[in-house]
Amino acid sequence: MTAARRSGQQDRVPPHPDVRTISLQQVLEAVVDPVRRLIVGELYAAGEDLACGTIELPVSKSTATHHFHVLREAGLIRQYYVGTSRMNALRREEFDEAFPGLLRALMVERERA
Amino acid sequence: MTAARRSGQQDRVPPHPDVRTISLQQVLEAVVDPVRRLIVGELYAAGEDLACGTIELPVSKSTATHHFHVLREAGLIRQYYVGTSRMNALRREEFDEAFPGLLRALMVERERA
DNA sequence: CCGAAAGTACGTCAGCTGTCAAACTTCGAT
DNA sequence: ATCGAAGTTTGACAGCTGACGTACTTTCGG
Repeated sequence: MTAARRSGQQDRVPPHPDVRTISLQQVLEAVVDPVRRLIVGELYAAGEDLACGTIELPVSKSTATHHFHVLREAGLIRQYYVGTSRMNALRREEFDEAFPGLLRALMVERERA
Repeated sequence: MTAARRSGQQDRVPPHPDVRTISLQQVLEAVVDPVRRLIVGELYAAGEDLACGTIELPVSKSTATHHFHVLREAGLIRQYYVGTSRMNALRREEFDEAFPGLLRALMVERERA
């Protein structure tokens, strides 16, 4: 029995890749999807962590889970639980260091609106 | 008979969209492909117009044509003929104005190498 | 203890798109 | 006139992926 398996709460902490190991390819594949860009945009604009449920998305819950997963794998967000809610945090500074100017450039839609 | 049909050379000038009418979505769909990013990178690094044939690509000619087409439609390159060669020009300044910082951010792979 | 809430995991399916080969067009050179 | 070089066009096809529903898990409140 591993340390992670001893605690239900720890089990629910998903793996987060080191942003420096992530390729631009992976990042672009993540942000090319409009729903995922919507998520990133909401987090960017909010300036604080948001639960999955508080971000209105035009897709089903299972699809939303998929999108959050892709964003996490691409190093764009960090996820952790608070009760039954899964919180999402934009990994802004880390990401900016690895891909300077990219996040900002992607927010052009939001800034125009 | 239209003006365009009177001259073979004019027929071969493909349509170029106004960069300001292009969505970020379309741009991302263009640059998410690694072959297309390679093309943009070569033009970016070369600093001058290049014929399709002078850019070595790991795909067949017909596939290459497809990629150039997508880049043109996304407002990233301008194409014109010189003899049988089709020249490609990066629309750098126009593009930067419409999507500030994006092109630069996408060149992170090249700058690391 | 039980039910509701919030997500997750899984299987499926449809649509998109990157790929190629083959046939064609255009232009320059011989 | 012909041939070759350089691309284009046109299908066809395979693989990916975004979408969903359903069943499941975990946590909190009553």
